[in-house]
Amino acid sequence: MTGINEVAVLAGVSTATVSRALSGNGHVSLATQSRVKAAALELGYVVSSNASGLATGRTKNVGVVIPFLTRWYYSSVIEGAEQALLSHGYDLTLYNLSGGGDERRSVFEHFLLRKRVDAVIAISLELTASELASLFEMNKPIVGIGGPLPGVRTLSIDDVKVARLATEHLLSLGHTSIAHIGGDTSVELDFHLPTNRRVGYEAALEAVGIPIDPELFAAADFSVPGGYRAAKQLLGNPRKRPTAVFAASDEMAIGTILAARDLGLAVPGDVSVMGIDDHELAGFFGLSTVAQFPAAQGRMAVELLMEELHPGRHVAAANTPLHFELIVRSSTARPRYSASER
Amino acid sequence: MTGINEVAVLAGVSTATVSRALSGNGHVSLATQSRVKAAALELGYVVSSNASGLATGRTKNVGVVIPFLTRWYYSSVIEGAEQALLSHGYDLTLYNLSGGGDERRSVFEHFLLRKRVDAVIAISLELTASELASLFEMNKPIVGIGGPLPGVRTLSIDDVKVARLATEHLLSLGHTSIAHIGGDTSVELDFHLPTNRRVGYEAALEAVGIPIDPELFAAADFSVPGGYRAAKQLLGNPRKRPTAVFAASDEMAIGTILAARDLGLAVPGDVSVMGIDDHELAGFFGLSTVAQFPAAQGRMAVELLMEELHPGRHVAAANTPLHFELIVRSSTARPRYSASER
DNA sequence: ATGAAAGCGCTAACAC
DNA sequence: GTGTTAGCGCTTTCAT
Repeated sequence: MTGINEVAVLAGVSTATVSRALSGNGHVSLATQSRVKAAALELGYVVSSNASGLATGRTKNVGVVIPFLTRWYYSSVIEGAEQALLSHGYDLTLYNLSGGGDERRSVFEHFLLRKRVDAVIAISLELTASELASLFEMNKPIVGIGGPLPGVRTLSIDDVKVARLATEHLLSLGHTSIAHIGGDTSVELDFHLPTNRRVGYEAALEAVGIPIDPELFAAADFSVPGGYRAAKQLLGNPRKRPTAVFAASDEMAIGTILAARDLGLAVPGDVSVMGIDDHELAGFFGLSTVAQFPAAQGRMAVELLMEELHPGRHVAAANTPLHFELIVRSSTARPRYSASER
Repeated sequence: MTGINEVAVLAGVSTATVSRALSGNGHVSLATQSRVKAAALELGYVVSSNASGLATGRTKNVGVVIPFLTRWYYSSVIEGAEQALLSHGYDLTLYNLSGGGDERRSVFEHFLLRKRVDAVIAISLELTASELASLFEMNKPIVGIGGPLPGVRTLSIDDVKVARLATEHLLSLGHTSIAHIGGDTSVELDFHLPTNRRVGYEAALEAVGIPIDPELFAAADFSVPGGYRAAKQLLGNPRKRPTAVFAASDEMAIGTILAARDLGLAVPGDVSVMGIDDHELAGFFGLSTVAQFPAAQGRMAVELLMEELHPGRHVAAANTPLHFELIVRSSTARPRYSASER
């Protein structure tokens, strides 16, 4: 392994100068600078992050903690974060909590604390008090995405508003019998999210004087099959089949579309379907949805961290509220005349 | 940050003893050992991976390089690898190449080489000669998953056999007109994979004397929409509609099922559909498939690395060929009598 | 079984 | 603008 010494020798300078020339800290004449860089290149020299980290106290590495990896939303956030980190010269180390209790404990007790990371990004996590305490003990910047963590700067779309917007789209088309597929609280993610979306849905209905009907609610697990099952229940109800279904995620909405098809119901002819996310398959299924932008969220989280880590160096858009956007495709339409009596 | 010194003081021993007691290297009396551990626990001490890494030359960290993150297969492999690494006390740092050329270069030129990792796992990657050279220069264990990398120990299912098995399942049901949806080579993953699967498909047909018909092949990008489009082409052919479609991935097979439905064709009544992967949605769609087990593949890659990193310590199943398994669900059946003349 | 001390490879004062 | 040098926090000989 070629070290800083060999570069120094080859360039005919001291190691300190090599360090300065390569890191950009301190003043080095342009001439030496280029000599050093050439030498480094020639030798294929790369700093040892361990040594550098030990000396500076900074690791150029951030930890990302997620509850799942195999869901579109999470992997998209990570993709965005990873790109942004890379561009700032940082690495991303991944802590996936989906393994369950033990894994979760060991992540919090050992891994995050190893001084391996300069900061952490926590995605859609509901943390226990002691987990939060662990994090705070580290005294490192933390930013959350999606779940309001007490005491942590968190990036969140306004789930209430998003759900309300989705519901209002349906209302504006003339639907009055709108079902909602929301989360059950069993899923190990921030449990405010399903609640908030349900609140937004109900608020939209109440605003136009439509009473909330508990029979028009079904819980599912944010997956396609879960949405399918829930939608079958809702759409199979012989007494009051809704003319529209608003699912709290696109995956559940896609399940709903498939359920409708299997029941012989046309979308949007017999039933309109609305989701949230703008999942990669939303376009394919013609799903109307409220888009959120997970990759952008990941990037933004990184910008926030960079600002804390390198004060003054960045002029990132600090407190931009997270963007969302109604996207109308072909799964929503006016309710068919007298559709509910057919 | 509490350091090893404070632990030493509290336990009334030297830092050397603390190090030994905590790492398990060297001999420490049981009494001291427990005193040290208690002290460490009380102070919430965790080793600095930087300092430890600098002293030992080992980072307890492995780099995982992937071409995509938002596909089921890749995130599943990572999930498996992450769990296994965690259980060995290792961290996982993620290098996602999906960003494109520049990102890719910087990963290879700067990041992997920072001595930040003890080993690397490369998933389904087709590497350039210089990228491979970078990796070898590091002189660290590498294991590949899925793409045969010259000179690298690689874990691979036998794609030819897998595809052959899938095709034989269709043949054994009595199908003789079997289309194949394979990869186009544009996708930035190991391009042997689509080729090998196609080879297996053709071998199965030739073995029973069925000529290969280029009109029964369509290329797609391993996605659901891609499979859908390809299937529409194949199944829409007025002169020779196949009675079965074998797609090189479950996502494309799911696209095929949806395409068939949209054409009014029953699955498996009018057309049987077969995939590869056992994607999380395969069960939901009743898709017959040849399962591979990405999480297990990730775990196995880790075991291999551990063996190299800690020789003699592990008795992992070294050269187990990767497991695959035919799973018959409801998307395949005998061809309907005279289906092709309808 | 334990302690003293010499680094691991780099950075950051501090001199010049 | 550049060199000298003292650590960063741990591990690991080498003694004892």
